Amino acid sequence: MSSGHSSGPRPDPSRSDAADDSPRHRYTADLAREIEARWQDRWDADGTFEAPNPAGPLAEPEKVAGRPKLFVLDMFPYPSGAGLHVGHPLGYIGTDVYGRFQRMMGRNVLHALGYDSFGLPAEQHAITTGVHPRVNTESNVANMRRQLRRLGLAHDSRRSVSTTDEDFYRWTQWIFLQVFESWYDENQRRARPIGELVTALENGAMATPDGRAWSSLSVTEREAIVDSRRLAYLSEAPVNWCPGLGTILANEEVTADGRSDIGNYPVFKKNMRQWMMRITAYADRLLEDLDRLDWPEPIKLMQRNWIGRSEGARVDFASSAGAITVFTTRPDTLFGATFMVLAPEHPLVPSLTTAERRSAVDEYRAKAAAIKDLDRQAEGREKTGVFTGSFATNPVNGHPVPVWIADYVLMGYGTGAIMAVPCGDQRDFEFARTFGLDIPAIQQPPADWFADRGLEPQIDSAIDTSVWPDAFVGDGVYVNSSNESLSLDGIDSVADGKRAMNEWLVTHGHGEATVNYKLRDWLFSRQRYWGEPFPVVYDENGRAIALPDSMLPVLLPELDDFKPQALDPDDDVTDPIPPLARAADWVNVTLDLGDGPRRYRREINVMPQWAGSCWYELRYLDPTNREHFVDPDVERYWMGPADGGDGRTGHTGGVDLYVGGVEHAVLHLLYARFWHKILFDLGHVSSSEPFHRLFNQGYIQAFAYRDPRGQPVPAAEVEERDGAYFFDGEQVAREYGKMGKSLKNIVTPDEMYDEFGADTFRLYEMSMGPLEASRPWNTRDVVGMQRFLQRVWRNLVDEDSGAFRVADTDTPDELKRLLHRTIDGVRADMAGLRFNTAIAKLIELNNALTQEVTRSGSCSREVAEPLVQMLSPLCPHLAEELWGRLGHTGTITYVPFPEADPSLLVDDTIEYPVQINGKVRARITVPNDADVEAVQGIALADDKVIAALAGATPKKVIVVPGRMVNLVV
RNA sequence: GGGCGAGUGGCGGAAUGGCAGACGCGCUGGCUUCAGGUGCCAGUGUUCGCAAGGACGUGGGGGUUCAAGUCCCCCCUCGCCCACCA
Repeated sequence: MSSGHSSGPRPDPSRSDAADDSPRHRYTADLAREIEARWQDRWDADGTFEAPNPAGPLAEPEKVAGRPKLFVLDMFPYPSGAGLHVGHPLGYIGTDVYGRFQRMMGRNVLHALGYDSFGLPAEQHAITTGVHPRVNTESNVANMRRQLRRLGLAHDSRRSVSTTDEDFYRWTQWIFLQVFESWYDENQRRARPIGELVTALENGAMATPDGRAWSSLSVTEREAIVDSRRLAYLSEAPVNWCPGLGTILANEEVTADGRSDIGNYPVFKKNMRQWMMRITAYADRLLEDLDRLDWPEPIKLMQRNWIGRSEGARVDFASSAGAITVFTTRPDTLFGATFMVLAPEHPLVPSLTTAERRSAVDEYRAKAAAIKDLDRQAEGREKTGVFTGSFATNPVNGHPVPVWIADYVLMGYGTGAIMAVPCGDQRDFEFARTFGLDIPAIQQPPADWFADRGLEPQIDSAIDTSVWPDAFVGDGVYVNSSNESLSLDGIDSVADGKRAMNEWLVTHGHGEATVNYKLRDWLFSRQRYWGEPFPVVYDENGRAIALPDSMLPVLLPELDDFKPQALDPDDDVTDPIPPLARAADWVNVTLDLGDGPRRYRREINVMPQWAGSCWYELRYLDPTNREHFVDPDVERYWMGPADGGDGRTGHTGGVDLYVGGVEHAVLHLLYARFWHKILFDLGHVSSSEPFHRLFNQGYIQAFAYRDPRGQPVPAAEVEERDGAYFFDGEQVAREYGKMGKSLKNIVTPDEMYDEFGADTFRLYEMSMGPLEASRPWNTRDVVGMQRFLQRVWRNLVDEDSGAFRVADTDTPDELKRLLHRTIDGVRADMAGLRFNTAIAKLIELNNALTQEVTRSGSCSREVAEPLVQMLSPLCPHLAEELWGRLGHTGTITYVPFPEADPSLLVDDTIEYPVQINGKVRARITVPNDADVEAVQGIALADDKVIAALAGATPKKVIVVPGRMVNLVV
């Protein structure tokens, strides 16, 4: 069937009769298809993979009892209209094999797959076709369900939720309200209900921001204080506003010259009132708890970098416009701060700018605003900037320092202002050189620092930074660093310098030690249609008011037209009008929120696509519960530590195994952890982390081919000859990367089902290499796994007659030992997600069985049964079929996994390689109970060893018991 | 620039510091066959040799060790992520 190169299932006329000739009862794709369809129907009918809950609507406590639980989870997919290619199911197959294995190990396994179905593609499809996003989304979900069902995944289909289900997003809205109705208590380091904040302010346990008595404040003032503490709050935030399209664009959708990717309209940075989530309040806990998670180290590191904790100090510089606050990680270098640089957007810039500098500053600010953030941070840019005309005062020495603005200082990090220490910071050094500013030295570089740069060593008054090629960064004795009340001179460690300076700053009221984070609060509004509406209305004063739970869900209103309202492309004044604004009857409502019917205006933004993915795993646990988003007992059962939690102090709880791509290392995994911690703080979940163990599967990539004109040609029709590649007689160039429609190298699961069957496809994906590694797809190689399954089948079933040929015959000792070694190894491999090596061991066992069947003409049940059991997680349909033929009536799903007999894992004799000076020169066979001396004796008496030694006496003999012997001559 | 990975036959890949290349693809030969295909058997790192056997071999260079693909140092290449982070 398979042609000789990467290919889809193309009929090959010259070989089309081959299949007809093959024995009637061979395990072919046709037979596989029949078996697979039959078992998939039966699993559905029997509810084979339905996992019982301890409580709530899906409760079956008697089935839960005595079975340790295991919650296995995949990152759920977006139901794309393009359907699946063979790369998509890799992780799903991996978790399926693992889950099936653990069922056979006696676990109550929960495995389900839902759909992350809100999002932009469906909305854009709706805009161009006029088809409602729901219609499109549902047909995509149906198609993906069909493709995935053919894989035979052991999912509990009752738990397959979509984020667009009204029953689901009702609870997304409910969680939003939990966030909105809470605040972060810095002292207790946890979120608390907002009511407890009000109580604390009322009874004076907590002071108001400006110290006035709570009772003296107006209602509006009190509301403002409370609203400013909420974990979900409204704030002005900059967005990419494209009037020509009428939408806000993501950074990726803006071109380098500040225009829209689609339509090439101008894009403006515009401040808009947006919902924000106070994730920064959790920065420390999100950082600390990484240590308690079983995640790959690189992912933890990426999260740590993203959170970006840095210790330093806040320092105030006095100026004509008031104090300018900077954040610095090197307060010890304050004596060297000779100028300041503010971000062009810094709010103090207008008042700092003098009349004569006004036009230059305005021009620079306008230019900076037009450049994308990404390009502002591009590598190797010349330092640019302008002087504002004002000076601030360096608090430590009273020197006036000029205040500049420059785009290398970012408003989004720190305070948007820096103190520049040109002698000790490379960027400041370059800036000072460019603009001819002073560079006084405040640390004494060591002699070899000068030597490395080809300079004569400089000390004391001879220090001359004008000849330095770059800034000095590091530990060096401080010089020129003293005033009347502080001297760092002579101190030789940065840590000591920082400590002394921080103390001085606090004592003199100029600043304090502080911690800064790169992490920003999370922008949570989107000016779109296809997302969760906020369960929020605004009163006549524009104050956001939470809707009561009884009014959930707030359903998306129907619209005829999903197009955003386009404006004059150059109109950057008019505010964006999100699609929901068009549903006037929906937006303007009369509600009774406890004080009689009043008019309100609904929030017309929607939530971002992340919202649903922040908590979907919890809904899998209890998908039909109408009272709770998840029953507390159910949550405690599934999200608790896998071993019941005894003796594992500090366990965070959470999903036992979460598998997905590394592209979600930061955003999804951080947002989901954040929401989960809020739910934990508020007592809604028992686990402090959502995903205890994380595993990143690799990507399946593929070769693509281009003709001499650079056009991709269909990869399936390319032929290889002597290391070169040809299409249609013409040589083509090969490249390696993602599968994609435009590269014409997509291979779909459907093609694999047709050509080989699902079990072969599953087996191939698992055998290609370690689950975490990326590797190239090669359709040509799939046949190897098909042949393996055919040999398994043939060992048990006569291909010509269809007769089952397993018999209760004796098993040769050698085969029996191999069987038990295989059981032992496969158990360990499967538990460690090393399916590729598990498969290799099963092939070896089957090859040995084949020899025995060829020799004796029959297949012993003693080997056949455990072989089928061990195969069943990998090839469940084939295993079910053979299990039935072996005389069993029920499904193999819950049959215990075979156990190795320890006595058969050790042989009577062991073969030792004997090395002389590290090179193998002989092999000896030794009784397995021989001690070191005995092994040594046998080795030294061996003919080949004697010959190789040629009379020499070993200086040293190393015997590694059970392993090898090394003679050192 | 910073960080994280990874470099092993023609290809995908195996290898608790202990016999490098398990298993699969491909390829070669044999048997089966009118033939192709299938199936079965044998072989397949490079190199010298008729053979027995020897030498070399895990990106390059050094080191630790009785023993290194594996541990340490330097370098090269590729991939991914972050990137003027104060």
